[in-house]
Amino acid sequence: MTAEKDNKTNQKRSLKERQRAEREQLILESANTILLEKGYTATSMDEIAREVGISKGTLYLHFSSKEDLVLALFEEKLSAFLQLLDQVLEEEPTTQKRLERLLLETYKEIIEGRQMLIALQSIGMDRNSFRERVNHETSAGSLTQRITALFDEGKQSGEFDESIPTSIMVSMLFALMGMFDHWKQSELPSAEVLTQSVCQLLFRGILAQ
Amino acid sequence: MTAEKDNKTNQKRSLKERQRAEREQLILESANTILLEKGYTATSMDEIAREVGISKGTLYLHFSSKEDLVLALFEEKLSAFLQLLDQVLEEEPTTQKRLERLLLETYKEIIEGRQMLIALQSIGMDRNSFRERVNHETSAGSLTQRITALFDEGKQSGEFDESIPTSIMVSMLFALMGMFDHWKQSELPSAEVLTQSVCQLLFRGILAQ
Amino acid sequence: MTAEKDNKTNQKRSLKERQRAEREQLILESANTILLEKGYTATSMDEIAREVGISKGTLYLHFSSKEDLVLALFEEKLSAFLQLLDQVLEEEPTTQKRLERLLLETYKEIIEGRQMLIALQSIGMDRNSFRERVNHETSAGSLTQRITALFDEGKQSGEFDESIPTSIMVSMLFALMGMFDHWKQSELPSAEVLTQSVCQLLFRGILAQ
Amino acid sequence: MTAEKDNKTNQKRSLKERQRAEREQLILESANTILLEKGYTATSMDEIAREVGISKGTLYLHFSSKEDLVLALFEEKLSAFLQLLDQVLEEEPTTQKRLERLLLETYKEIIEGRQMLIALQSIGMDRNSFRERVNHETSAGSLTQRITALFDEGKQSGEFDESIPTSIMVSMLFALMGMFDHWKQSELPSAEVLTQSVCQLLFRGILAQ
DNA sequence: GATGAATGAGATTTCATTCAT
DNA sequence: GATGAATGAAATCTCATTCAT
Repeated sequence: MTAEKDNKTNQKRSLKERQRAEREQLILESANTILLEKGYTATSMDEIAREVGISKGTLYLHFSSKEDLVLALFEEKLSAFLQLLDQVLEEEPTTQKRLERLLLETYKEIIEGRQMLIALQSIGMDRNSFRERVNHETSAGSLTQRITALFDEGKQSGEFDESIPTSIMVSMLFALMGMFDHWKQSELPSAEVLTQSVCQLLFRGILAQ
Repeated sequence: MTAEKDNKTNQKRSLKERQRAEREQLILESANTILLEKGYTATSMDEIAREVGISKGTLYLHFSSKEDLVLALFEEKLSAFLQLLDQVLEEEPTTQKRLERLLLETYKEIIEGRQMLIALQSIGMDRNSFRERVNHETSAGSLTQRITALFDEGKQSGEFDESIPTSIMVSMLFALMGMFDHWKQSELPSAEVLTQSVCQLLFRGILAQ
Repeated sequence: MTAEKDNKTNQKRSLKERQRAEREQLILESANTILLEKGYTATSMDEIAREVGISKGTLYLHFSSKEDLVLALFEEKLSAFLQLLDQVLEEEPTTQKRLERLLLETYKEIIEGRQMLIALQSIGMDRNSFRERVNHETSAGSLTQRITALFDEGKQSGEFDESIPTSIMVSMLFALMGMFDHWKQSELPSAEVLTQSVCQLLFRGILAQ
Repeated sequence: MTAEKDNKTNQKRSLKERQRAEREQLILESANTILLEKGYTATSMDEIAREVGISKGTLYLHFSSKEDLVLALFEEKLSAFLQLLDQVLEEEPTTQKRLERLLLETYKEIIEGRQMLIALQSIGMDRNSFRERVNHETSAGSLTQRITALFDEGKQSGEFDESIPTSIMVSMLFALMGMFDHWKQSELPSAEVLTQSVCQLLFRGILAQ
């Protein structure tokens, strides 16, 4: 009987936990949308709660501060990107192809509005303390490391020019992933065109051949 | 006697005007520093005033709102960049060289901390209304036009690859100018290295030859 | 069980709503007092909050701006007056008697310090925009219409002199209702004396018979 | 020589004093206009100075505070009204005629926009301290006394009904002088019609004969 | 005397966070 | 667990008044 009860309790708990996770997901999605539209400070906890359909108090049961909430969103986006990276590494044979796929998927997400961590850099959070927390408490460092590794491999395999410092390559890649930022929604080119252009830049430069 | 007096009056006025301009400059510089460090919302008018060493009221004598102050800062940086562009066009013969110089000067300024309009894009202002004001009330549009023209000329002269849309080229350039943004101060490479790397990317891509 | 719970929930909600309404009432009363004493601009939200015993933030939970608060106060007083008008129309047979009752009740309220909408006209709000809002968003227009109708009836029934324009009659009535405004508290005559004097003026003039 | 010089000095001084008085007059007129349009608090010293065409500093050479300025304006209007009263007493034989003239002249001024002290009661100053100062430092008390005397004479001569307290008569008169306050500019009746209607009220009441 | 730049107290309003129910 | 009323710190902005020139 005790076992049975425990079982039930476990099921209940896991049910509750699942519900909890689902709601947390819902919160993050709503926050994502509003944050990208309005920026960090113009987004109020009130508005997020309203969008999700819960009370402000409940929001604080899930995230203990606004900063924490945004940090969790970052983390989620980062881990999704890391997963994408895993998949790409598995499915694409060369570093070139891998970069191309990464760019393509990234642009797609951005254009579809599911947007991405890159964009989050432009939501305008208070820089100092937050930057630190991103580095220490999220996978951001891990992402940088793996992208760095990607380029290093490219260099070792002879694909990439060794005279460009890897750290600069990484930065260039991130910068190019976030470049859409200056476009109006209506003028956005397609993800494919963007990817093609950027890859052409990356692999041949913009000079006429 | 009247002439003499007028003269004095004029001198006085121009003295006052000079002082006024100097103080305005001082305000903009302080604002620049704090804004880049903290972002738009985390920067309070109080703090700017304190930094400049004046009272809040005096701040509002020079700029009638926080937004106006930042807009003025934008404008100042924009016109400085446009001046740089003029100079570069005059002094450098080819589009390639011109881009190189633009990048070099930009990186220099950024690294020296006098920082630049590019960085201002990342201070995180409430997006909608402000973006509009930047476009209507500053030289931002003019800058975009002239950079666009630069690339178009490059294409026409046969220097640049015509298959990449000019608008994407422009965005790539701005993105690459702002890429430092993700570095810690201590890890910043020199402006020369940065420029060289970015130019290599721009003109030959990152592939090994 | 559900029904029971619903019941409880409803009770709770209605309790909260009652509390909310009570507090709103409390705010309006405090505001009324201070406004009449100091005028619109000299009355700060701080002071109203302090008087009610709540925080400034809470004030804004009930009224989204100072102007809105005062508008709500206006509306409350207006609707109370309209109610009084209904009652008077029902209870008094002639227009003369009706006017007399209206004046009497009004003076009573004023003297008792529960004061009235008439007085509110003298709290000195910024004239233009506010006057507009009063006309569009409160029952002020309705009140004027009904008083106008009262005098028109009086004319049609042969009670009142048709040579005086109704609009002027209405203004005279309002003016006479608000005339106490210039007295010190200590010198105020009784409501009955006031009413009798004003009625004598209204119905016979001040000339000796 | 000394006498001559003194003479000159005197002339100069009186010239200066005349200029000073003229400017003071100018200030009061501008203040009058703006105050009636915007109310006390919404009228800034800046705006008055701008309207007059002098600097704020100069304003303070004439009036040592905003309150003092308004008090001076009150006093000016009051003494003008007292002068009018003198003239009317001289020119009109009966109390009735005198009241009629007072009303007519008052309405004229109001409608012509030169407006009057009565209107000033509605500019919404902080009530307590200011009311006191008006009573102690201006001729307001004197005005009340003389109007009181006017009605008392009317009573003694048998013209007015003795059963209405004089103080109430005075208040009614002031109230009726200020009643236009609730009209839109466009709907204002002529001074003559207003006067006639109000006199009819005063002397016969509004009942049909 | 005249000026207007400078001040600083104070006003309205917003919002992350807490906590009693 | 969920709620949302309450808080209070902080932000932007205004303006009467002063004072060095």
